[in-house]
Amino acid sequence: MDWLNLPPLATLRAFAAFAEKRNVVDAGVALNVSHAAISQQLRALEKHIGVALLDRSCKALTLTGEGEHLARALQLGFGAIAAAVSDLARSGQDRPVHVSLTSSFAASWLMPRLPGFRAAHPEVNLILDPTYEVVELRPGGVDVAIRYGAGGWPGVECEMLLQTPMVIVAAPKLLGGRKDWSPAELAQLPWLEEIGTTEASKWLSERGVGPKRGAGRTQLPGNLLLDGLRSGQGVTVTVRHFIEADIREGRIIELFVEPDTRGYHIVTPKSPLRPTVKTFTNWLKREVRTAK
Amino acid sequence: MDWLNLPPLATLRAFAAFAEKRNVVDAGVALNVSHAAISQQLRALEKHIGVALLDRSCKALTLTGEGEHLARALQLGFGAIAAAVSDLARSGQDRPVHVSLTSSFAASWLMPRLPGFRAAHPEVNLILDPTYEVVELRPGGVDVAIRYGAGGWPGVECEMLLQTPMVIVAAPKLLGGRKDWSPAELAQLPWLEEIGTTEASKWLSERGVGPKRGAGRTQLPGNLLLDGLRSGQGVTVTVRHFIEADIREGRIIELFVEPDTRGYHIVTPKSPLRPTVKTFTNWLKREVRTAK
DNA sequence: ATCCATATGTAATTCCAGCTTACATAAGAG
DNA sequence: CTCTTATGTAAGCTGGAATTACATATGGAT
Repeated sequence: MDWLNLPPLATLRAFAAFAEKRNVVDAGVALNVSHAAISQQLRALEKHIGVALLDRSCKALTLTGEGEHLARALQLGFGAIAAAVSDLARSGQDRPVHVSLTSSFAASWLMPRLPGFRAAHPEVNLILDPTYEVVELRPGGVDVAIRYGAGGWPGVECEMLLQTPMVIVAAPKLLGGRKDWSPAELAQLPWLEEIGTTEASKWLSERGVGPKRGAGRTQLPGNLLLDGLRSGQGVTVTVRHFIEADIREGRIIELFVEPDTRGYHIVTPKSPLRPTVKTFTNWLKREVRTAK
Repeated sequence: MDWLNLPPLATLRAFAAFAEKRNVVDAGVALNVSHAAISQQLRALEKHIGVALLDRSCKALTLTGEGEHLARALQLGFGAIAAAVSDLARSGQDRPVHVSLTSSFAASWLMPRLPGFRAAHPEVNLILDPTYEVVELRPGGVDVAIRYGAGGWPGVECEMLLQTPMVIVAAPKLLGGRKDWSPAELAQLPWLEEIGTTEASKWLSERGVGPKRGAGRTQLPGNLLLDGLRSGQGVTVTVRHFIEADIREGRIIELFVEPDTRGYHIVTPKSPLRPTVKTFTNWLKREVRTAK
């Protein structure tokens, strides 16, 4: 398209507004400018095109035939543009916020709090996508990921939501009353691992304990993992925050704690967030601050 | 239409250009701005709408689904506008130049020169409208008038084309060899007057000669007036320029000359002229300078 | 793995298109 | 004839748009 020969868009806008209102003062109000600005832009447009669009022979300005022709085209053109912009702004509101998160986080932290979000923001729909693998944040796809780790990942924005260490834990009945197990000893017990994660394997491996020598490992979704843990079905690695009450009350025994600064992060793309995504992430931050 | 919530038109234009070219440098070339200007406008547009229109996850910018949606609407919208503007500019070229002029001017001055205009500007059509009364210059109607007088008429632009005095003349045979006639004596002879004008009546009246006391007055079109003058059918008032050769060669006798500064003027409206109207008026001015 | 070309992004600064302000002009109603 | 209303004009101001200069990152070539 030949952009360079198009008149300045401001002149076309002024003319379109005048054509709608048929009065330079009203056209100015519509565009939030003075009537003088409209008058000048109308003159500039006629000069640019080299055609008289307006008839000034009476007190009130009227459109010539050519002016009516252009006015119709501008109404169609700007109308199509305005409709598309409005659709986009609205559809941005309507599309659910797509959240990728581990199911243990979902089950332990988010689900108990979700009624509060529903009550505060009934207009925001969510998709809670229990994914474990690295997901790519793309417009139209995943909007935000909640991930455990050190943060600072490249190509995305990371904001610490909940700092909490990893702990190695088991039910008392699985441990038979003992609390001072070595990693090698622990490796002889059955282990539970959240599907899609490698925390348990990694922990053992880092302590020189090879794979496949023990009472077996079971991988299962995060919400079932905690049930299995509480019922004594195996040793596991999990986020201390989720089981602090169990530990405090002796239902779960904390065997080891990982001394680091990792935590759950809100991970978003670098591009601007849709307003509803912001609503959700702001709620997350407030929730983590007000809840104990 | 809700103009105030529309994003700045410059941002929409930048986005439309990028959507066409798929490259910020090429989009800048298309709009004659730097790639940085495009980049900034794209950011501004996304921020305004609150929707990601562009995918920046790879080296090359690409459009998201929403971006494609908006791009189509902008192509339709700006395309319709550009087509209408182009049509107007072109149709302004195509419509004939409507010229209002007296038939004596047409016959004596313009028609002999018209082949030169035709040759130089075959693409410009003319309407030579033999009108005498004051015409209103309106878009779509009369584009330019050629009128004899002092100029300086209100509400229009006036430019002197040909300064020439009015003269009172007659054929030798009508005068019977005498050259020193008084106005009262001349009033007894037959008079010719160009239809729609009052020059002859006015001249006589200004010299105290009342109407209706003579050998009669005939009103006729300008081209026939000069034929009648040459054939001795009456005394008349006319523009000296048209009959200078006749006077020089004794075929017409100049009885009186009006000592004033009047002449033929190019009269145009104050609003901008279509290019073809300018072509015609510029030709008129050149023609009057080069011809003797 | 390194280097280089290419594409895009950013921020400080400049500049001029678009606007405001203040007044002028003219048409039309009463 | 006076007054209201509608539009026009010009001088001056300003902030949106653009430039400039450099930065960053991706991907291709070696």
